Amino acid sequence: MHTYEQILETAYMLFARNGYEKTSLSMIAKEVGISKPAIYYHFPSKEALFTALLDAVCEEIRFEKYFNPAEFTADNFTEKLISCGLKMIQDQRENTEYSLLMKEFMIQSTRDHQILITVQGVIESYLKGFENLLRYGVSLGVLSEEGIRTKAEMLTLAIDQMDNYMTLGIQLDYEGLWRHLVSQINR
Amino acid sequence: MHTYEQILETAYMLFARNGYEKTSLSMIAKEVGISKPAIYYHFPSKEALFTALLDAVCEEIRFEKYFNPAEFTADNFTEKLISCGLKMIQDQRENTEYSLLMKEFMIQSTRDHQILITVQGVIESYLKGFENLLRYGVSLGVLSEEGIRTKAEMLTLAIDQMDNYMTLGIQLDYEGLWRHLVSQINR
DNA sequence: GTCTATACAAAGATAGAC
DNA sequence: GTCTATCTTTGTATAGAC
Repeated sequence: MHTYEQILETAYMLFARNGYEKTSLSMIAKEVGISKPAIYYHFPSKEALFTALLDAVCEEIRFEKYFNPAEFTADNFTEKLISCGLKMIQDQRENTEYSLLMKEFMIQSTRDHQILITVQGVIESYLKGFENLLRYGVSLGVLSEEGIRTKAEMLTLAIDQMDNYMTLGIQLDYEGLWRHLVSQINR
Repeated sequence: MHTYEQILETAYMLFARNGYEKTSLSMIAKEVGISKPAIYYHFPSKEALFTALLDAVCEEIRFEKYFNPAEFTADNFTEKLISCGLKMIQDQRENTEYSLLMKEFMIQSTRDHQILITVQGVIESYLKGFENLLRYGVSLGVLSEEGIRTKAEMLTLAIDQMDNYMTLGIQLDYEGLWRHLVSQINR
């Protein structure tokens, strides 16, 4: 593996565990096994390293990676919506570092406009993604046309906050919550 | 106003705007109009100042401040639940600094165990608060007994995440979402 | 392409004067 | 109760050698 990728992966881990501010370039360099100034050969600044990481993560969690419309049919619609959500919840539970890093991006977005735009984009893509998926469900005849947008907002809101709560160590019946939520969509 | 309170209020503002790490004691001292070491007379450390702030904020946002069970009757139950939630959403929209500071606590909670316990406590109190309130609704005969806990989890999740999204500048029909959610509770 | 040496700024904190 | 002076550490970043 090249140094560039090693830096990215190490930064991913350390930013997630310690946060952006509390992770220094020295720490990253030490972990990778290079000198601190060597990082500046690959990235112009700490901030640039951080945003490079943001872009990589955003690519990882695109809506279609979890909810692929092609897999949804009239017969399996509700069950598919439930199982895809459960898969996502499961992934988030196992991959704590991703969740922590995403939180870090959220925090930094209140101070950095470029990061804000990117983070907003991720959420908007989920809102649009759910909305399109539900409309597809309507066209399949398995959902009523009423309040599609509201339902999409609800699903986005919920799956996002469940991740936050899991990271915080709040013990909830997340699977049950998601099941309940989806079943309310198409009553 | 005493210096102690002035430090707290200034720290409140600066921690909210710049975040914990990016707010230095020098900045706080300058804003208050005292010297940096003078802060150490009132607070043993930066961290202690931060947790003192956390305790103050937690007191501010207790569940009962927004959802006072004494105000709920059989006649007004659903409407009261909606209006109390709307009031809370409105407060959060107007008081951005509180929301930002709360986010800061969330982030720090992943690194500081004492903060984690406190933050978890706030969320647990909302979970318990909604649960008790809904059970009260059952005893009044306006709600069915089914899935009370799940419904309480849903309300907590939603009102919390709506705050996050508002801070992020995501444009949603928050009032409509809350109305929809509450109306689904007691069908 | 990567490292050594170093610059420069700023942080949190302490001792002791007033 | 507040300040001056200072310590110690650590951060990001640059210049230039190899």
